[in-house]
Amino acid sequence: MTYSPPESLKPRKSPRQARSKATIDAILEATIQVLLADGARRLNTTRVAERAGVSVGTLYQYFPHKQALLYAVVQRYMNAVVEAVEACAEAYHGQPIGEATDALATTYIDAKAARPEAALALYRVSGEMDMESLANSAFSRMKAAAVRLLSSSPDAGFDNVEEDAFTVHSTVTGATRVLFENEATPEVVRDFRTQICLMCRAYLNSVKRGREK
Amino acid sequence: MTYSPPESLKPRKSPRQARSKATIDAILEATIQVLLADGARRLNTTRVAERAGVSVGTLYQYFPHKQALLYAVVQRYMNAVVEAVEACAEAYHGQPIGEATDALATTYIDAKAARPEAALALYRVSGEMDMESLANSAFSRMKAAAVRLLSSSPDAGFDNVEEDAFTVHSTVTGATRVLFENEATPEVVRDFRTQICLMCRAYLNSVKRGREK
Amino acid sequence: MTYSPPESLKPRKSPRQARSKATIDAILEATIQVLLADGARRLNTTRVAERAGVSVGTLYQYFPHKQALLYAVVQRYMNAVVEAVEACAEAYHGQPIGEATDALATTYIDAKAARPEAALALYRVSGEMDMESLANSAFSRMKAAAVRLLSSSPDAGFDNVEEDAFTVHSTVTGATRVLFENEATPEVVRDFRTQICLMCRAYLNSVKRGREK
Amino acid sequence: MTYSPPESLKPRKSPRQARSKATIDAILEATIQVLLADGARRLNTTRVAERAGVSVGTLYQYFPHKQALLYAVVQRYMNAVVEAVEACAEAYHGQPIGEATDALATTYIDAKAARPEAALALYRVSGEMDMESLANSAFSRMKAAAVRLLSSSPDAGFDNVEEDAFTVHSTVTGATRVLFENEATPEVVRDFRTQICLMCRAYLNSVKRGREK
DNA sequence: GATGAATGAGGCTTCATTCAT
DNA sequence: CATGAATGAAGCCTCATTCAT
Repeated sequence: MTYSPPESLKPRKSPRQARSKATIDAILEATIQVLLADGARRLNTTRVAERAGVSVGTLYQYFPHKQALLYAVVQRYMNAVVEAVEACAEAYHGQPIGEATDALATTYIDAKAARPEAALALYRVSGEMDMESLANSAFSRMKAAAVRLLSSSPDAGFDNVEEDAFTVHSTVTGATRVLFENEATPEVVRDFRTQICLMCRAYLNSVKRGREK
Repeated sequence: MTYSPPESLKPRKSPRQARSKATIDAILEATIQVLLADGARRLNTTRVAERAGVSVGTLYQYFPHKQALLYAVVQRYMNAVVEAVEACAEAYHGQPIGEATDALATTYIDAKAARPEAALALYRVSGEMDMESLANSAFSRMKAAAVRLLSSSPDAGFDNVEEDAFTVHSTVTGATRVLFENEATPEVVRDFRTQICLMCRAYLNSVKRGREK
Repeated sequence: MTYSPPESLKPRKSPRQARSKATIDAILEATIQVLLADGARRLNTTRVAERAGVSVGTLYQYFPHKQALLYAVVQRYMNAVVEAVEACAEAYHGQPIGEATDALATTYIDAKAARPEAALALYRVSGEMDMESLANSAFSRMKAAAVRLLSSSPDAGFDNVEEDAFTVHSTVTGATRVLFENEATPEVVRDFRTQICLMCRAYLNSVKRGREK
Repeated sequence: MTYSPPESLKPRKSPRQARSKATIDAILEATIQVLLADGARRLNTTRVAERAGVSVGTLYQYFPHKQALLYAVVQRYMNAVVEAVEACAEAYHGQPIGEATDALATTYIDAKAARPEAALALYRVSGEMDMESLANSAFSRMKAAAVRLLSSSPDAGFDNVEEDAFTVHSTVTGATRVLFENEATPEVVRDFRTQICLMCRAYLNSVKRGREK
């Protein structure tokens, strides 16, 4: 994500040696594990370090404080999702609106489904105030991508692309959240994907038809 | 809510006297205030008591521990929302599917919009593990209400009401969450409501049409 | 001391009950004890609390952090010394310079000698940056008192009272510090007092004579 | 300084090579810098190493632990001062008491004034217990030099040289400390020097006269 | 020798909870 | 019943020191 985090939340040092990189990965991964196993309230730096197989001191070499760690975890994850969505928007630029929307929703849901436990884990910390800026930034970028995509569609022409993109995007992300918070099985996810696509298409058609009248 | 909470989460004593009732209300309200002003991480019993204008000791007269307090806050709030939705489902039983769905979505959104800050505040604690059961219970009850309503509709007849109800309900609740987390203005909420209704109708029509083929 | 400390260094709450007052006194006293027994480097809040016979939590009820505690200890002590000196300056206002100076120096030295171990203990923390403002404030007030006293003397008339007051005051306080850091016995203190008075008188006479030429 | 430090505080290896010498100098200098910039409480080996442009590992090649580092810094500095004072005492051996005392005080003050920031920095660590032995040793040596000097003076003949030397020396060192802790400007230092000399002379004359009676 | 990543004991501080008044 | 002082376990974070590279 290009969005630059507040100074205080930045990681402490960049990994110069390969060892460091591995350590950082282990710590980030451990954070997710602990989040899943113990919940947000029981997440503490000692436990994370333990699970990562390093000492607390090491953790603090890379993250100036707990919040920065959580921030990094969420950022890394969201970044992957946002980038997938942006790439998709790019790829489907100018395509018919139906296909485009399906692709966008599918991309988003699949990006989350790639690691359903991670999705769940991260929803658990998203309540932290410091995460709000991150979530907002991610949301904005994805909505912007949606706007670009919808605008580029040949068969479109919306009265209010911004608003419709917001509605569609809220719907997709919001419903997906509910889905993963309920620990959906792969099959449920599959069906859900189909239905969300259907819903978005139906909505956009409705909007269009409304305009045509 | 009929759902019976684990023994340990029940409030300590029933408010038999008016004074108790007022104190409890003050405490619950203060919890929301603190949540909004300081975030979930800085929410502590002392601060809540202070804000409520009582001593910590008094707080502990009514709630055996912090979790019980949070539980009560969330429960009371969710209960109101769920009951509104259930009443709506009851009221629209047997009505045409379009009107019914509109009513359900509108009821839900308006219930949340009654106190948008409260909605935001409670989303902030929802990450706590202990709230999950509550959220799940509320979700189930509302979904059940939706199922009943959809099933009763004369012009319906779904292949899979359960699934469709889940999709619609996830969509409404999920998108609404996104909305309030973005601290929407009343106007935005109004437009959003219209669009969500449109979306649900479009989706259900799609589903029906799909079946008719 | 009227000097108002930076917000962050203020004690947390004022004692409303008698119990609190006793607790605070015990903590402040314990701080001096620990300082003497273990030195500044080994002074930690746990040890202080232990020695005071209270829990750490209690300590933090009254002092927001370690620095505030140290600040309070030093402040209370310095205040006593400064007030004694100011009272003395007041009492000897207009008296012959020799008596006045003797009184001032004696007052200062005796104020320190009242609790020689406390004097030593506090010199040990005075290096902390946060104490500098306190020390400066105390120094200023005492120098000002010295200036007032010297100026009021009938047989005086200095070219540069400010400067002479500074020199005399630096000398008295500085030499006294050296004295107590060397853990002087009462007899040594007595002799020292005599000699410092002699020195100040001699110096001020010198200065006067210099001017008369 | 001839005083032999406790085994554990000795630097780890003798600087046989020029490079080592340079490194050690850089580290010692960096210590002073950090002390001035961040205060004693924030002085840590990493920061010192960083400022010195070496790694922590290297720092530990030369100093077995932090205390040894601090010890070395203070020792080197004090040694310079003490040696200057001793040399002065030697040079003025047998000279008239006035000149001798002036020279001694001037030498001491100038030695400190050579690096006023260093003087300030070192006063900041002097609270550490481990420095006390060093300070005491320096004090003793300088007082001894003063005793020798005063005793050698042809026009002297004190009842109690030891005591008078102590008083004079306490005064000079103590007042000088106050001076540099107040971050005096060069001009202030100059005036101060004059006045301190005046004071010492006046005092010693007094003492003599007292005896003559 | 030099480096800097890793360690973990130890210090600081918070806050849920109790209980004497 | 209400109060709020006291408790202490538990979490956060720092930093002296070591050691593999």
